[in-house]
Amino acid sequence: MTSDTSIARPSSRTGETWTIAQVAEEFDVTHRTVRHYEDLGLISPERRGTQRVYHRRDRTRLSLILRGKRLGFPLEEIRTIIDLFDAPRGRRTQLEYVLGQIDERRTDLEQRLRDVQDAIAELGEFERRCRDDLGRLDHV
Amino acid sequence: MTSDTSIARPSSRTGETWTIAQVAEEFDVTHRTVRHYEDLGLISPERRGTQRVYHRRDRTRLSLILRGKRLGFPLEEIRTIIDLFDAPRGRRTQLEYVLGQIDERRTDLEQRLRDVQDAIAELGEFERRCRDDLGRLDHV
DNA sequence: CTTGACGTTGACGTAAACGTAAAGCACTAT
DNA sequence: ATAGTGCTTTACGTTTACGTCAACGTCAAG
Repeated sequence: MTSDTSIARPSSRTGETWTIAQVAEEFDVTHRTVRHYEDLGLISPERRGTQRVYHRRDRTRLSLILRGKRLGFPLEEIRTIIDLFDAPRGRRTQLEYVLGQIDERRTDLEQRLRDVQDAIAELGEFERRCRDDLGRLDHV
Repeated sequence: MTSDTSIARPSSRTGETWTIAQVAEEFDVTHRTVRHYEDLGLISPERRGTQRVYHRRDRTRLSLILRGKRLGFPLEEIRTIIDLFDAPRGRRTQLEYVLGQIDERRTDLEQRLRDVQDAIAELGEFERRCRDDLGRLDHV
């Protein structure tokens, strides 16, 4: 909208970094939301001076956060989950802990899977009844 | 725990009604939660004098509410959804409205279905990598 | 008739997830 | 030099979904 020619925009200079405005728009959230996630430790963008610089890693995390939200997880729990992906995994104890966590999460997700499937099924059944009613209204 | 013999408990006298304590325990929520749902118009138990009397209908609604919550829907939205099931459906306009709503909900739910499936898949992939790491630690 | 056990209505408190100014820096375009 | 655009922090406000007393009603048992 403003001049967009010939100037070195702070944007794709590096080709792989983004400003807060760019990620906010891309993921359809506000700056405030993005910063809030940072406050809670869900993302930690680089700082160039005072400004935040977002990398691919941050965007990956953001999409994980938003999916987690769509699934109804609280942000704190989302943090522990996506932190899992970046966990050390060096020692055996660590790996076994991580595998345990994975199992917990899967159990949870499978419950949600059933919930969604049930809800969709009920909706389908309900739609059928409505269409029946509609059909009866037609050929009176 | 207290005396449980020979007295007409307020419970299954009618065989099909429940007290707030009973439904609360059955669904593993507090009285406060149940009353909160009533305040928001999600359930509307019968009143016998000042006391609330819950019927099968209320329990059905409660389970729908709790599933909706597990799926991350806000209570207000849950209300409009489950109210849909009890909507009049008499006139054609009503039926078409309801069918439209059903479609909106289904779209939403199908998004969530994809989200859950993706999340489970990613978790599986991640577990595989962890097991690989663990295997490498084994036969050193 | 008093004591529980259970139920009721306020009403204030709280945690989560942001919204919404307010006020100030940094750059650069005119 | 100044205005504009974008980013920053600080901080109080708001909504949702209940938690947590407080204070009182009721009914059967001892």
